Amino acid sequence: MAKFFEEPICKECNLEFRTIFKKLTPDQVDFLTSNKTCSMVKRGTVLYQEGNRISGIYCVSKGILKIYKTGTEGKEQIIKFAKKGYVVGYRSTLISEPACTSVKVLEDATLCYISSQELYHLLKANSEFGIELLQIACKELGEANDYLTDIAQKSVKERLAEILIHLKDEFGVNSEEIINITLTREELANIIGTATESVIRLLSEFKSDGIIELQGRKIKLVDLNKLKKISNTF
Amino acid sequence: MAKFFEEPICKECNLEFRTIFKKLTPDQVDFLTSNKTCSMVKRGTVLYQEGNRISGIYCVSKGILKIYKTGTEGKEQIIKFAKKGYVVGYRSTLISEPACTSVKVLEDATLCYISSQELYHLLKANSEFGIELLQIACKELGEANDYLTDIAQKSVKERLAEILIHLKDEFGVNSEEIINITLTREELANIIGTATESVIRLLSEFKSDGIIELQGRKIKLVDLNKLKKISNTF
DNA sequence: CGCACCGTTGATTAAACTCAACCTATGTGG
DNA sequence: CCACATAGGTTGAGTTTAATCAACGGTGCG
Repeated sequence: MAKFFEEPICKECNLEFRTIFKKLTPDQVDFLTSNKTCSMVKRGTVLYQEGNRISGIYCVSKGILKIYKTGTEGKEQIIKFAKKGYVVGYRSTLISEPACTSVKVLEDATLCYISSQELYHLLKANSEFGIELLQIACKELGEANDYLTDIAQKSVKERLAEILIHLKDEFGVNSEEIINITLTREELANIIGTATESVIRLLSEFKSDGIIELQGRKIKLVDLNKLKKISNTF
Repeated sequence: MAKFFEEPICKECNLEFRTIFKKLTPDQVDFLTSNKTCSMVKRGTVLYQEGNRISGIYCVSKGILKIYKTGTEGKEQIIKFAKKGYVVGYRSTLISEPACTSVKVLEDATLCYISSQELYHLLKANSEFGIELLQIACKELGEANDYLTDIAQKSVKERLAEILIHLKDEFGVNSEEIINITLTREELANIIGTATESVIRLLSEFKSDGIIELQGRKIKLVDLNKLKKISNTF
């Protein structure tokens, strides 16, 4: 079956997003381009679920993915989001374990799949690539530790303020200062580990304090300084 | 100054603990042995603190280290412990950032220091070693995510039960079923992210329910099944 | 001895969860 | 086209969990 979209060319992704593949030689990038499998995936698609065996990594060329775990009582805990230039699935692939998270498409995405074999081929051939991936993993580990400390020690209000700032930093704002990602109230709650109702109450509190404006799921940041003060981040 | 203790030999550590260095060639292990710096560190010593620049990794040959972050209000959040065979500091060393955690010696330790230069030398020379380290980082990342979900979703009681099981699994128990690590009540609280008083109350609840026995800081696990049931882990 | 640190207990308070009801938008099948 | 179902959003009331505050006892140490 013919593919009705432009397949991303690794070399271009590499130049544009400075991906994890930036230390590969031109030959290795070509190897990647000719061995990957690309696909467009619609919002709502579940790429894989906790417990699934996956044997490769997904490189995000377009769109947004939600990476989450399912806790006791089936409550979703959002771990992070992945946008263009990010890669998911490397953890389970590298340690040959079932996935410990599920991945769902939040915004229509273009993804490239690189199989375990190809990944190992490159890792063995190019130690700089391994170091690059190692650095990504270390960065994520540091973020996970920060996040852990926040959830363990900060109030829901502090965490919500912090997450709004974080979403702004990661996805940016449009010309009207509206954060470039739309999440349900429930998803916001599942990031900071609280109840949906708590998020709703706090958002309207922020709104009446003139810190944010709300239009459905769109969140406009009006007073970033107040938000930073509330979040207690220095 | 002469050293009054037996310096660990990397080859032996490697054989005994199956360390991250197990994929090195014999020559590379010799390189390591002759380039590392060893030291004995007493309980209470702070190896490095959050924000410090470190430029090398510490390999634990003996003893226990506590790795923690300092949250707002100065409250300590324990991230993990490191025992023999474990390595700390690789995160900051590899991404050339100030340490994001502090490390304190909980039980008199023997540590080997490997500088950033030597680490990179090995990483570049042996891609298998990089993959090994990558796997360690990925494993830790998975644990951090599990932990995050627990703290976000479970009650203090569930978390305390879970942590007792985890400490047993990691450090084992002696002939009297007493967990092989002694922590203050405050440290237990700083693992699970709660107040010291809450830990004390729950421990005595577990005790009166016949689940554990307490002798000062020694914790004896009497009914592991009940504990598992409370912790809600499957 | 007096100080510091840890552990314990009780009383009170505050934060956040749960439950319930209701509203709106959107989409679906008859 | 309407009736209905579904999902998300909102608000209020009541409850629960866990934090905070305060007091006090034990232990070890300079």
